[in-house]
Amino acid sequence: MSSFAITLPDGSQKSVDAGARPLDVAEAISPRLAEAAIVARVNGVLWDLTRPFTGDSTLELLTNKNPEALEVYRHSTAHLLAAAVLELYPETQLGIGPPIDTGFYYDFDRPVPFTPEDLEKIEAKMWEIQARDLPYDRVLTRKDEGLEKYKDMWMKSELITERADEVFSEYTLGPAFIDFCRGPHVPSTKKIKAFKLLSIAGAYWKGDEKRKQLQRIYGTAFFTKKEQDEHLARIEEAKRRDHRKLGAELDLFSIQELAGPGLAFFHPKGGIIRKTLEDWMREAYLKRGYSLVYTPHVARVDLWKTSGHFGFYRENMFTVMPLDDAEYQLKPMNCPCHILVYARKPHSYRDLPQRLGELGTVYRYERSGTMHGLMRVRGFTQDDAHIFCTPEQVESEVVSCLEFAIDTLRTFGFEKYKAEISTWDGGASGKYDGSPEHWQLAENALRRAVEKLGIEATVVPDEAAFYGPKIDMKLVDAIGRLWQLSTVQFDFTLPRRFQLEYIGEDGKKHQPLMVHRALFGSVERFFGILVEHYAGAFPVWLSPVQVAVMPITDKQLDYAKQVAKELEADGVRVYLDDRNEKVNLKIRDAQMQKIPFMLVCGGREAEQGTVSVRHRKHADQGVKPLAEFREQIKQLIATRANND
RNA sequence: GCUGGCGUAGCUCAGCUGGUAGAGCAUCUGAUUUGUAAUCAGAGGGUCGGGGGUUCGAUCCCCUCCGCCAGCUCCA
Repeated sequence: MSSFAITLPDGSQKSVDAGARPLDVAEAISPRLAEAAIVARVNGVLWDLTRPFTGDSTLELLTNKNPEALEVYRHSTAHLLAAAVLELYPETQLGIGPPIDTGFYYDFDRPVPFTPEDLEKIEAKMWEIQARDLPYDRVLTRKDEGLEKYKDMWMKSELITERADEVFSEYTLGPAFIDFCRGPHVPSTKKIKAFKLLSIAGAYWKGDEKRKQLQRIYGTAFFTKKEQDEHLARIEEAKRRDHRKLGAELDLFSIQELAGPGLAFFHPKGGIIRKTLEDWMREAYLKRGYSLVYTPHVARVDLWKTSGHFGFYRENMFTVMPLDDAEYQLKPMNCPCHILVYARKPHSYRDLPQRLGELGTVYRYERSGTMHGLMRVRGFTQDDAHIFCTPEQVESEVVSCLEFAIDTLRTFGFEKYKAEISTWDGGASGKYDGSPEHWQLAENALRRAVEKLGIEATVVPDEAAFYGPKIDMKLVDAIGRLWQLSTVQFDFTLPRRFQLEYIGEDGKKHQPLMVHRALFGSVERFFGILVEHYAGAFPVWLSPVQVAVMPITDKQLDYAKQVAKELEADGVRVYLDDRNEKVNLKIRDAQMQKIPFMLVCGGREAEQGTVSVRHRKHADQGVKPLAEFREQIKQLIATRANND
């Protein structure tokens, strides 16, 4: 009988009989390892623990510490879901069931829609199957046999036709269930310890909206109940912070049915926050050598034809408005308008770079089901700027854009972020515009800029916009979610379409390079992200009401008014709660409005010229002289402190 | 746009199998003058998302439109 040499990650070797499996090696090392192992990596390939070696091999045993093992585990849970659905509803056809970031899903085709009650039944059935301790067995099938076997299952036969090799693998789960699948899987259902079905949704077959819509069941799965509970708690926390919920509770903004979906109304409290954001941004523009411009919300269709948007962006634009002289259209982007400002007169290389910035409101037609609070709207304001420069200036412009972006993130309390550089395909496909020299220049500038600033960046090939490469900044918020925010993009197309030029040192005409950049992305979306990031408890400088002054009785009303007046004189936003109510209620209301400071003014305070300070998070801070509190809050506002 | 769910007072929600609506909070009025997360009492407030249909009669059943929610697709 022949034997194979198995090399472990530490370099040690074991000799096993032919027919041995990774699980056998694990058991030989220690029963605990065998228990903890989820899947193996054999010769660099993920491999079932119960699949025999085929020769001398390297072996790595992946346990619940490994993210790839978690994917396998979730994939196996998806099979468990499919098996449960087939036991309960045998008429169901199976689509695909992959693992995802937070769990797994499985797509089903079934004439009758699943209901939430079905979900409970299915989950119970999954536990029932789990308890049977069924093995996930790998079975090999010839393609022609497979096509015959699955001929009544349209999605599986389509997949086998497209993807299967002449001999392909299937995985069983007990006597009744078998599924075309590359694997690998956990050895048995008993390995699966924690999962929960979460929701049902429609999803197109192969993500193509022209294909049939299936029913997708989403679930989550973790190695332990504890990890799963933490994940579910994070989901709850995200719901608690939802900007739509907080936006209503804190009276920040609304979407009005009479006006239409995707159109945001900022209320007085949201308005002051928005103004503070915008003022900060405009000042930053000026400090960093940008000019501020203002451009119209509508323009003749001719402009959009020249820019090309009328062609390739039309389905996202509001329909044309015929007027007496011409047809007009709402602007979906600011670029062409800034270009017109640049092109108003000839430029010398000495004038460059020209940095034209605007908080420009644009309107885009979004399909009806796609709007989401402030995150996805039909009318929004971009902090948009276009930099027109020479090739020599490109790199330093990109560097200063990124510095600006990082400053923006830090100011608003985001300490963690990542960068992503999207490049072209080298010109192979012809789908990208611009010369290879341009692409090389721009991509190098992006690479060198992140290097220079020491930013962690990943390069994603063939993901650029057709008009130029870009770099996106993604931030990590207070509960670990990733948001795409700032973007710095090259545009090789528009300068050409508008025949932009500058006169170089050589006295000849040259085409300037154009960098498009937005840091908030959209003011509305950024506002929404901030609400969720801070959970509505904005830092003092952004809080719509910074201090609530609350007299205990009418007797202290005059003193409270005096306190409010002095704070207002310092530029502090104050709410004087002169209602005929108990302090308890005033505090409760102020807490729920997340007002950073509450100043209780009773008889003692009035007499001594002090205030009793309560902080929304740290509760009672004791009594201090009003002058001291004024200094404290002035400081917090002036430094835009993120911690009160 | 698609699939599924939902739409009752400003907000959160009750309303049994069809018999023209109710609570708490909020609002207003009055009483109370109060020390760190809800003082008490009274009053006002709804063409039950819009339109159409079935019915003696519709918040409830059917159709249709609008909007919202979860996804899909798309995206700042």
